[in-house]
Amino acid sequence: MDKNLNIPPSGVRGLAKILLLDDHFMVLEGLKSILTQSADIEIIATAVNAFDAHVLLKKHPEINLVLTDINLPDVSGIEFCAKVKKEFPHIQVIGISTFKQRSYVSQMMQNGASGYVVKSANAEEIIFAIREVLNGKFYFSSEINTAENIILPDSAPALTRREKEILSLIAQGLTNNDIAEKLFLSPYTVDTHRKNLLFKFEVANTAQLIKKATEVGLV
Amino acid sequence: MDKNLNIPPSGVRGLAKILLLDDHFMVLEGLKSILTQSADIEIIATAVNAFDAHVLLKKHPEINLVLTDINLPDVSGIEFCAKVKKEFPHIQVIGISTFKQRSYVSQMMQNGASGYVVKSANAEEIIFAIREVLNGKFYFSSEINTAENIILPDSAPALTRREKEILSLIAQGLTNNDIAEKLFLSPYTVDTHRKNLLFKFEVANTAQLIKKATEVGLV
DNA sequence: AAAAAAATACCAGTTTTCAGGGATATGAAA
DNA sequence: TTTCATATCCCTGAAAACTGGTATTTTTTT
Repeated sequence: MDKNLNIPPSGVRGLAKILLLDDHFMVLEGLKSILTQSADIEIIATAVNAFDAHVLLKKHPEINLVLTDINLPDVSGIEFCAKVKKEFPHIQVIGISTFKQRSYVSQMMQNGASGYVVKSANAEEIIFAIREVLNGKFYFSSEINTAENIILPDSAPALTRREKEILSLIAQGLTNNDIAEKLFLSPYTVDTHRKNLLFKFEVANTAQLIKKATEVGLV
Repeated sequence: MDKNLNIPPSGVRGLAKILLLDDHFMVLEGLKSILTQSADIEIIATAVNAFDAHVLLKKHPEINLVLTDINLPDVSGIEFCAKVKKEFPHIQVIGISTFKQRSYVSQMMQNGASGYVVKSANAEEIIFAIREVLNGKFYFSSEINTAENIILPDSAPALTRREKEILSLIAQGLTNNDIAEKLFLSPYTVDTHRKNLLFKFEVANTAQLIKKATEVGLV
């Protein structure tokens, strides 16, 4: 890894024009101060929510890279990533997250992200990741590829929209009947979805379901 | 709140000599860049784990304030806070955390912390918090004192040893009968504890129980 | 257009949880 | 010493969840 971070290695095409998205001001500030060290990186805009970020992307068509937190309060970083890649296919996306949320990584990939960096990464690693991604490569924080993570891809099972919706309502304490009423469905239907959730999470009851779901950040 | 952050208001005693502790490099960088804006604040040292932080505190006796993340990988920020206040009573401690972990705040207080700031706080708020605390006052992020939090001091209810034990087994998916067998109790007894858990958490069913319990870190 | 995935709905029987009581023993705190 | 919190145990009836199926329609993908 290059020690002279402010001197971009040859072969890198153009400037990185970046939008930062993270709901924590401190992380935003940290990234800003890390990235402005590098001469080939320019922070065009920063946002604390997905909506603002979207507006800013339309306003600044020169942006070619988005660095986004995976866990956002409103929309998830995964959904945001999918949206960006659909609307602005030329923009590369790198996810940021804490170590624990590793289970999202594969989902990020499926939605077009090119990289993933943990929040405990240092300046060199982040800048390296940005350069790699802008050169069309992928970059993933080394923590992601440890034995633990390969052996235990305990990751979040792929849920359908309906399943996510019902899972969230279960977590809020609604019963099958409550949910059926709320979503204008038959209680039988809700129960079927619940069964599928238990199956997908490989658990036997609601207690385990909610525990696993919160562990992987799906609730 | 003072707009000229770099001009300390009169009446503030001395320089803030700070140690930062957070396992996320980005947050550390963010805090550094925020705090160095202010003339009366000096970052003496930064650490990514409690052990390093402790060594640094011994090495730098001039430190008079510690800013620490509440969620650390090894020791919790709460334990670290207690340790600091015991060994270095003159040092003030401010906790940092995400909004969700607000339930820890009272525990931080009990262990001698003087303040608490959320990670989404802006520069003014953080600097203001530091000044207040160094003047012997307390400071808590406004998010902590919102209606939601006062009405719902949803913080972790005080559980007995038995209740914690049973809660943990429920989260693992065991039924009342399973737990009864495991702990050599009557299923009736287990059920009574379960009811008390539901009551203490103010919830109606297991789903909500597990959700709330994980939110406050009790599972 | 065909195939696959997702969403919908149904049923019967069993297990588990929940609501709402009552009751006793013990150790710690007031 | 008396109260209080904790832990224990018991009961009934109702509500909800779970097991193990089947089956049709709609949407999405190939």
